Amino acid sequence: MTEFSARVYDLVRRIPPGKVVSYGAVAAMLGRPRAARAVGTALAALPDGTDVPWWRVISATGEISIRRTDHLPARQRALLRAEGVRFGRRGRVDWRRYGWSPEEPDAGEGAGPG
DNA sequence: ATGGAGGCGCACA
DNA sequence: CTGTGCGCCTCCA
Repeated sequence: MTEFSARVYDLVRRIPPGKVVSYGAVAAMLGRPRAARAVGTALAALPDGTDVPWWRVISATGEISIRRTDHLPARQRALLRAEGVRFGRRGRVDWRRYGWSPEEPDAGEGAGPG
């Protein structure tokens, strides 16, 4: 548990159900705009029974980036689906509708590339 | 401390 | 839109 990962988890825990944020956005919020990958690494280190909603973090394109870890991509998709997040035919999420920002959680924009 | 790998993101062709 | 290359940062052995 490093300070970085702790900050990542703390932030991810603030993402409300039915909303998603990109790795890059999380990294930017922590002051490390180039550490998108590090965010993924930190989330990948989470155990199965974690209270951190890692599934609410997806790639900037709105797609699920997981391939093979303790958390299966299908699992992430199912969890998001259960919260009301819907994927397009291309397997992407609409940032306009599901994107979340800690500054403007109501607006919901700014968490993704737009 | 060092080296390899990984749930990214952006620029280019 | 697809494929390739590079940078950034953390995690694990």
